[in-house]
Amino acid sequence: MKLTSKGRYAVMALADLARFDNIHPVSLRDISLRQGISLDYLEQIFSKLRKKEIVQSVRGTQGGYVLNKKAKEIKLTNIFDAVDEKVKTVQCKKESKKGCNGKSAKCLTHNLWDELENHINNFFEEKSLDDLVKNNSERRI
Amino acid sequence: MKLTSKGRYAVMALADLARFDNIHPVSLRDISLRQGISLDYLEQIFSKLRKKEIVQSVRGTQGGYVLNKKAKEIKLTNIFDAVDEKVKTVQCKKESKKGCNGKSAKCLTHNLWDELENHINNFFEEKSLDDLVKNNSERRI
DNA sequence: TAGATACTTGACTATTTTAGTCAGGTTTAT
DNA sequence: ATAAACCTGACTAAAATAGTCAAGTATCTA
Repeated sequence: MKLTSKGRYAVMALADLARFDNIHPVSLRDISLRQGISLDYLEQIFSKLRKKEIVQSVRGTQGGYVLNKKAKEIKLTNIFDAVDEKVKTVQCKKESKKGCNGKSAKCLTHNLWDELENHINNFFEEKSLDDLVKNNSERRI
Repeated sequence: MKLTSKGRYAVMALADLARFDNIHPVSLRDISLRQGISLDYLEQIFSKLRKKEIVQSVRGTQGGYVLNKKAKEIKLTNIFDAVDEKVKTVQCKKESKKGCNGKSAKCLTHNLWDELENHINNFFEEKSLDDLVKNNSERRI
Protein backbone atom coordinates (compact mmCIF):
# COMPACT_ATOMS: atom_id res chain seq x y z
CA MET A 1 0.00 0.00 0.00
CA LYS A 2 1.40 3.31 -0.91
CA LEU A 3 0.31 6.82 -1.51
CA THR A 4 0.82 7.86 -5.11
CA SER A 5 2.83 10.85 -6.22
CA LYS A 6 -0.19 12.59 -7.61
CA GLY A 7 -1.75 12.85 -4.17
CA ARG A 8 1.49 13.82 -2.53
CA TYR A 9 2.21 16.45 -5.13
CA ALA A 10 -1.26 17.90 -4.81
CA VAL A 11 -0.83 18.36 -1.09
CA MET A 12 2.70 19.68 -1.43
CA ALA A 13 1.69 22.18 -4.08
CA LEU A 14 -1.30 23.40 -2.13
CA ALA A 15 0.75 23.77 1.00
CA ASP A 16 3.18 25.87 -0.96
CA LEU A 17 0.37 27.91 -2.41
CA ALA A 18 -1.27 28.41 0.95
CA ARG A 19 1.78 30.19 2.30
CA PHE A 20 1.46 32.94 -0.29
CA ASP A 21 -2.26 33.12 -0.43
CA ASN A 22 -3.90 36.49 0.11
CA ILE A 23 -0.68 38.12 -1.04
CA HIS A 24 -0.68 37.32 -4.74
CA PRO A 25 -1.49 34.48 -7.10
CA VAL A 26 1.19 31.82 -7.26
CA SER A 27 2.31 30.57 -10.66
CA LEU A 28 2.74 26.90 -11.30
CA ARG A 29 6.19 27.68 -12.57
CA ASP A 30 7.21 28.88 -9.11
CA ILE A 31 5.70 25.87 -7.41
CA SER A 32 7.42 23.64 -9.92
CA LEU A 33 10.79 25.18 -9.13
CA ARG A 34 10.36 25.27 -5.39
CA GLN A 35 8.90 21.82 -4.96
CA GLY A 36 10.73 20.03 -7.74
CA ILE A 37 7.61 18.86 -9.54
CA SER A 38 7.27 18.82 -13.32
CA LEU A 39 5.31 21.78 -14.62
CA ASP A 40 3.29 19.69 -17.03
CA TYR A 41 2.32 17.33 -14.29
CA LEU A 42 1.32 20.20 -12.03
CA GLU A 43 -0.97 21.51 -14.73
CA GLN A 44 -2.80 18.20 -14.84
CA ILE A 45 -3.17 18.22 -11.10
CA PHE A 46 -4.35 21.82 -10.86
CA SER A 47 -6.88 21.26 -13.59
CA LYS A 48 -8.55 18.77 -11.28
CA LEU A 49 -8.22 20.97 -8.23
CA ARG A 50 -9.88 23.79 -10.11
CA LYS A 51 -12.78 21.63 -11.26
CA LYS A 52 -13.42 20.68 -7.66
CA GLU A 53 -13.27 24.36 -6.69
CA ILE A 54 -10.36 24.01 -4.36
CA VAL A 55 -8.38 26.64 -6.23
CA GLN A 56 -9.19 29.51 -8.56
CA SER A 57 -7.07 30.47 -11.52
CA VAL A 58 -5.95 33.95 -12.44
CA ARG A 59 -4.99 34.17 -16.09
CA GLY A 60 -2.51 36.36 -17.84
CA THR A 61 0.82 37.80 -16.84
CA GLN A 62 1.35 37.77 -13.09
CA GLY A 63 -1.43 35.21 -12.94
CA GLY A 64 -1.41 31.92 -11.17
CA TYR A 65 -3.57 30.13 -8.67
CA VAL A 66 -5.28 31.16 -5.47
CA LEU A 67 -7.04 29.09 -2.84
CA ASN A 68 -10.78 29.15 -3.29
CA LYS A 69 -11.51 28.68 0.42
CA LYS A 70 -9.74 29.40 3.66
CA ALA A 71 -6.88 27.05 4.32
CA LYS A 72 -8.63 25.94 7.46
CA GLU A 73 -11.61 24.76 5.46
CA ILE A 74 -9.63 22.67 2.99
CA LYS A 75 -9.26 19.20 4.42
CA LEU A 76 -6.91 16.62 3.02
CA THR A 77 -9.94 14.54 2.17
CA ASN A 78 -11.04 17.21 -0.29
CA ILE A 79 -7.64 17.28 -1.93
CA PHE A 80 -7.28 13.56 -2.33
CA ASP A 81 -10.78 13.31 -3.59
CA ALA A 82 -10.10 15.95 -6.22
CA VAL A 83 -7.10 14.18 -7.69
CA ASP A 84 -8.72 10.73 -7.55
CA GLU A 85 -6.47 9.53 -4.81
CA LYS A 86 -8.67 7.08 -3.02
CA VAL A 87 -8.21 4.84 -0.09
CA LYS A 88 -9.32 1.55 -1.46
CA THR A 89 -9.02 -1.64 0.43
CA VAL A 90 -11.62 -4.03 -0.92
CA GLN A 91 -12.65 -4.75 -4.44
CA CYS A 92 -15.97 -6.45 -4.24
CA LYS A 93 -17.76 -7.04 -7.46
CA LYS A 94 -20.63 -4.75 -6.88
CA GLU A 95 -22.31 -5.43 -10.18
CA SER A 96 -22.66 -9.12 -9.48
CA LYS A 97 -24.62 -8.64 -6.27
CA LYS A 98 -22.30 -11.17 -4.79
CA GLY A 99 -19.88 -10.72 -1.98
CA CYS A 100 -16.11 -10.58 -2.14
CA ASN A 101 -14.24 -12.74 -4.61
CA GLY A 102 -17.48 -13.88 -6.18
CA LYS A 103 -18.48 -15.78 -3.07
CA SER A 104 -21.95 -15.59 -1.70
CA ALA A 105 -21.10 -13.74 1.48
CA LYS A 106 -18.80 -10.99 2.55
CA CYS A 107 -15.32 -12.33 2.95
CA LEU A 108 -14.01 -13.04 6.43
CA THR A 109 -12.05 -9.86 6.46
CA HIS A 110 -14.53 -7.53 4.85
CA ASN A 111 -15.29 -5.63 8.02
CA LEU A 112 -11.63 -5.21 8.69
CA TRP A 113 -11.02 -3.30 5.48
CA ASP A 114 -14.00 -1.14 6.15
CA GLU A 115 -12.60 -0.26 9.53
CA LEU A 116 -9.24 0.46 7.99
CA GLU A 117 -10.73 2.78 5.42
CA ASN A 118 -12.54 4.67 8.12
CA HIS A 119 -9.43 4.85 10.20
CA ILE A 120 -7.45 6.41 7.37
CA ASN A 121 -10.20 8.69 6.21
CA ASN A 122 -10.63 10.04 9.70
CA PHE A 123 -7.04 11.13 9.60
CA PHE A 124 -7.58 12.96 6.34
CA GLU A 125 -10.75 14.59 7.50
CA GLU A 126 -9.14 16.00 10.58
CA LYS A 127 -6.15 17.56 8.87
CA SER A 128 -6.53 20.85 7.06
CA LEU A 129 -4.13 22.71 4.85
CA ASP A 130 -3.88 25.27 7.60
CA ASP A 131 -2.53 22.66 9.99
CA LEU A 132 0.24 21.89 7.54
CA VAL A 133 1.30 25.46 7.00
CA LYS A 134 1.30 26.25 10.70
CA ASN A 135 3.38 23.21 11.34
CA ASN A 136 6.02 24.58 9.03
CA SER A 137 5.89 28.26 9.85
CA GLU A 138 9.46 28.29 11.06
CA ARG A 139 10.75 27.17 7.67
CA ARG A 140 11.22 29.31 4.58
CA ILE A 141 11.33 26.80 1.74
CA MET B 1 -3.56 4.56 -2.19
CA LYS B 2 -4.73 1.05 -2.12
CA LEU B 3 -4.01 -2.16 -0.39
CA THR B 4 -2.72 -4.80 -2.77
CA SER B 5 -4.30 -8.20 -3.24
CA LYS B 6 -1.30 -9.96 -1.86
CA GLY B 7 -1.78 -8.40 1.53
CA ARG B 8 -5.50 -8.91 1.49
CA TYR B 9 -5.16 -12.52 0.45
CA ALA B 10 -2.61 -13.18 3.14
CA VAL B 11 -4.95 -11.92 5.82
CA MET B 12 -7.95 -13.69 4.36
CA ALA B 13 -6.11 -16.97 4.12
CA LEU B 14 -4.76 -16.75 7.64
CA ALA B 15 -8.15 -15.87 9.02
CA ASP B 16 -9.53 -18.95 7.29
CA LEU B 17 -6.71 -21.04 8.65
CA ALA B 18 -7.11 -19.69 12.15
CA ARG B 19 -10.65 -21.01 12.36
CA PHE B 20 -9.46 -24.58 11.96
CA ASP B 21 -6.28 -24.31 13.87
CA ASN B 22 -5.71 -26.77 16.68
CA ILE B 23 -8.07 -29.15 14.94
CA HIS B 24 -6.06 -30.19 11.90
CA PRO B 25 -3.75 -28.70 9.29
CA VAL B 26 -5.51 -26.80 6.54
CA SER B 27 -4.52 -27.45 2.95
CA LEU B 28 -4.00 -24.58 0.56
CA ARG B 29 -6.40 -26.31 -1.78
CA ASP B 30 -9.21 -25.89 0.74
CA ILE B 31 -8.35 -22.27 1.34
CA SER B 32 -8.20 -21.71 -2.38
CA LEU B 33 -11.67 -23.13 -2.85
CA ARG B 34 -13.25 -21.42 0.12
CA GLN B 35 -11.71 -18.01 -0.42
CA GLY B 36 -11.59 -17.98 -4.20
CA ILE B 37 -7.84 -17.39 -4.42
CA SER B 38 -5.61 -19.03 -7.00
CA LEU B 39 -3.74 -22.01 -5.54
CA ASP B 40 -0.49 -21.04 -7.20
CA TYR B 41 -0.71 -17.57 -5.81
CA LEU B 42 -1.44 -18.90 -2.34
CA GLU B 43 1.68 -20.98 -2.53
CA GLN B 44 3.77 -17.91 -3.18
CA ILE B 45 2.17 -16.15 -0.26
CA PHE B 46 2.51 -19.04 2.17
CA SER B 47 6.11 -19.51 1.24
CA LYS B 48 6.73 -16.04 2.62
CA LEU B 49 4.58 -16.59 5.67
CA ARG B 50 6.51 -19.71 6.50
CA LYS B 51 9.87 -17.99 6.17
CA LYS B 52 8.72 -15.39 8.65
CA GLU B 53 7.55 -18.18 10.97
CA ILE B 54 3.95 -17.15 10.99
CA VAL B 55 2.84 -20.58 9.83
CA GLN B 56 4.26 -24.07 9.88
CA SER B 57 3.82 -26.59 7.12
CA VAL B 58 2.79 -30.20 7.55
CA ARG B 59 3.75 -32.31 4.58
CA GLY B 60 2.17 -35.38 3.15
CA THR B 61 -1.40 -36.55 2.87
CA GLN B 62 -3.72 -34.70 5.20
CA GLY B 63 -1.01 -32.11 5.46
CA GLY B 64 -1.36 -28.39 5.14
CA TYR B 65 -0.52 -25.37 7.21
CA VAL B 66 -0.86 -24.56 10.87
CA LEU B 67 -0.40 -21.31 12.72
CA ASN B 68 2.98 -21.07 14.35
CA LYS B 69 1.78 -18.85 17.19
CA LYS B 70 -1.48 -18.19 18.95
CA ALA B 71 -3.90 -16.19 16.85
CA LYS B 72 -3.85 -13.52 19.51
CA GLU B 73 -0.14 -13.04 19.05
CA ILE B 74 -0.24 -12.62 15.31
CA LYS B 75 -0.77 -8.96 14.55
CA LEU B 76 -1.66 -7.67 11.13
CA THR B 77 1.66 -5.86 11.13
CA ASN B 78 3.44 -9.20 11.14
CA ILE B 79 1.40 -10.46 8.25
CA PHE B 80 1.85 -7.43 6.04
CA ASP B 81 5.50 -7.36 6.84
CA ALA B 82 5.88 -10.99 5.80
CA VAL B 83 4.35 -10.51 2.38
CA ASP B 84 6.14 -7.22 1.73
CA GLU B 85 3.04 -5.15 1.99
CA LYS B 86 4.32 -1.89 3.26
CA VAL B 87 2.73 1.38 4.10
CA LYS B 88 4.82 3.79 2.16
CA THR B 89 4.02 7.42 1.89
CA VAL B 90 7.23 9.27 1.13
CA GLN B 91 10.03 8.43 -1.19
CA CYS B 92 12.95 10.49 -0.09
CA LYS B 93 16.22 9.74 -1.71
CA LYS B 94 18.02 8.46 1.30
CA GLU B 95 21.25 7.73 -0.50
CA SER B 96 21.69 11.31 -1.63
CA LYS B 97 21.63 12.75 1.89
CA LYS B 98 19.23 15.29 0.52
CA GLY B 99 15.64 15.83 1.47
CA CYS B 100 12.53 15.11 -0.53
CA ASN B 101 12.55 15.62 -4.28
CA GLY B 102 16.25 16.35 -4.24
CA LYS B 103 15.74 19.59 -2.37
CA SER B 104 17.94 20.54 0.50
CA ALA B 105 15.33 20.27 3.22
CA LYS B 106 12.45 18.03 4.08
CA CYS B 107 9.47 18.88 1.96
CA LEU B 108 6.65 20.91 3.46
CA THR B 109 4.56 17.85 3.97
CA HIS B 110 7.18 15.43 5.16
CA ASN B 111 5.96 15.34 8.73
CA LEU B 112 2.45 14.75 7.52
CA TRP B 113 3.33 11.50 5.79
CA ASP B 114 5.22 10.35 8.80
CA GLU B 115 2.18 10.93 10.95
CA LEU B 116 0.02 9.11 8.45
CA GLU B 117 2.30 6.11 8.43
CA ASN B 118 2.19 5.95 12.18
CA HIS B 119 -1.55 6.31 12.16
CA ILE B 120 -1.98 3.37 9.82
CA ASN B 121 0.62 1.21 11.46
CA ASN B 122 -1.00 1.70 14.83
CA PHE B 123 -4.13 0.20 13.41
CA PHE B 124 -2.26 -2.83 12.16
CA GLU B 125 -0.41 -3.29 15.39
CA GLU B 126 -3.54 -3.32 17.44
CA LYS B 127 -5.44 -5.87 15.39
CA SER B 128 -4.67 -9.53 15.79
CA LEU B 129 -5.83 -12.51 13.83
CA ASP B 130 -7.83 -13.52 16.85
CA ASP B 131 -9.82 -10.28 16.68
CA LEU B 132 -10.80 -11.13 13.15
CA VAL B 133 -11.93 -14.63 13.85
CA LYS B 134 -13.97 -13.62 16.88
CA ASN B 135 -15.61 -10.92 14.86
CA ASN B 136 -16.85 -13.55 12.48
CA SER B 137 -17.67 -16.38 14.83
CA GLU B 138 -21.31 -16.37 13.82
CA ARG B 139 -20.49 -17.13 10.21
CA ARG B 140 -19.63 -20.48 8.69
CA ILE B 141 -17.94 -19.61 5.41
C1' DT C 1 6.47 -49.57 -1.28
C1' DA C 2 3.48 -47.34 -4.66
C1' DG C 3 1.01 -43.56 -5.37
C1' DA C 4 -1.50 -39.72 -4.16
C1' DT C 5 -1.52 -35.62 -1.77
C1' DA C 6 0.42 -31.56 -0.67
C1' DC C 7 4.20 -28.56 -0.01
C1' DT C 8 8.31 -25.88 -2.53
C1' DT C 9 10.69 -23.07 -5.70
C1' DG C 10 11.83 -20.26 -9.46
C1' DA C 11 10.99 -18.37 -13.77
C1' DC C 12 7.93 -16.21 -16.70
C1' DT C 13 4.18 -12.91 -18.42
C1' DA C 14 -0.10 -10.18 -19.40
C1' DT C 15 -2.37 -6.39 -17.60
C1' DT C 16 -2.84 -2.29 -15.21
C1' DT C 17 -1.29 1.73 -13.02
C1' DT C 18 1.71 5.43 -12.50
C1' DA C 19 4.17 9.27 -13.59
C1' DG C 20 4.98 11.66 -16.38
C1' DT C 21 5.91 14.07 -21.59
C1' DC C 22 4.41 16.49 -25.64
C1' DA C 23 1.91 19.40 -28.64
C1' DG C 24 -1.05 22.72 -29.44
C1' DG C 25 -3.91 25.69 -27.94
C1' DT C 26 -6.46 30.26 -25.19
C1' DT C 27 -6.51 34.25 -22.08
C1' DT C 28 -5.00 38.59 -20.32
C1' DA C 29 -1.71 42.19 -18.22
C1' DT C 30 1.42 45.41 -19.78
C1' DA D 1 1.74 42.95 -29.85
C1' DT D 2 3.71 39.81 -27.08
C1' DA D 3 5.06 37.28 -23.36
C1' DA D 4 3.53 35.03 -19.33
C1' DA D 5 0.62 31.83 -17.68
C1' DC D 6 -3.28 28.92 -17.83
C1' DC D 7 -5.72 24.89 -20.35
C1' DT D 8 -6.57 20.37 -22.62
C1' DG D 9 -6.10 15.97 -24.54
C1' DA D 10 -3.40 12.45 -26.34
C1' DC D 11 0.39 9.73 -25.85
C1' DT D 12 4.03 6.57 -23.60
C1' DA D 13 7.90 4.37 -20.91
C1' DA D 14 8.56 2.13 -16.83
C1' DA D 15 7.18 -0.12 -12.82
C1' DA D 16 4.16 -2.82 -10.09
C1' DT D 17 0.67 -6.25 -9.72
C1' DA D 18 -1.48 -10.48 -10.01
C1' DG D 19 -1.08 -13.97 -11.32
C1' DT D 20 0.42 -18.66 -14.39
C1' DC D 21 3.42 -22.47 -15.43
C1' DA D 22 6.69 -26.06 -14.84
C1' DA D 23 9.25 -29.05 -12.38
C1' DG D 24 10.23 -30.62 -8.61
C1' DT D 25 10.50 -32.88 -3.15
C1' DA D 26 8.55 -34.84 1.06
C1' DT D 27 5.53 -37.83 3.53
C1' DC D 28 1.26 -40.14 4.77
C1' DT D 29 -1.78 -44.05 3.81
C1' DA D 30 -3.14 -48.22 1.77
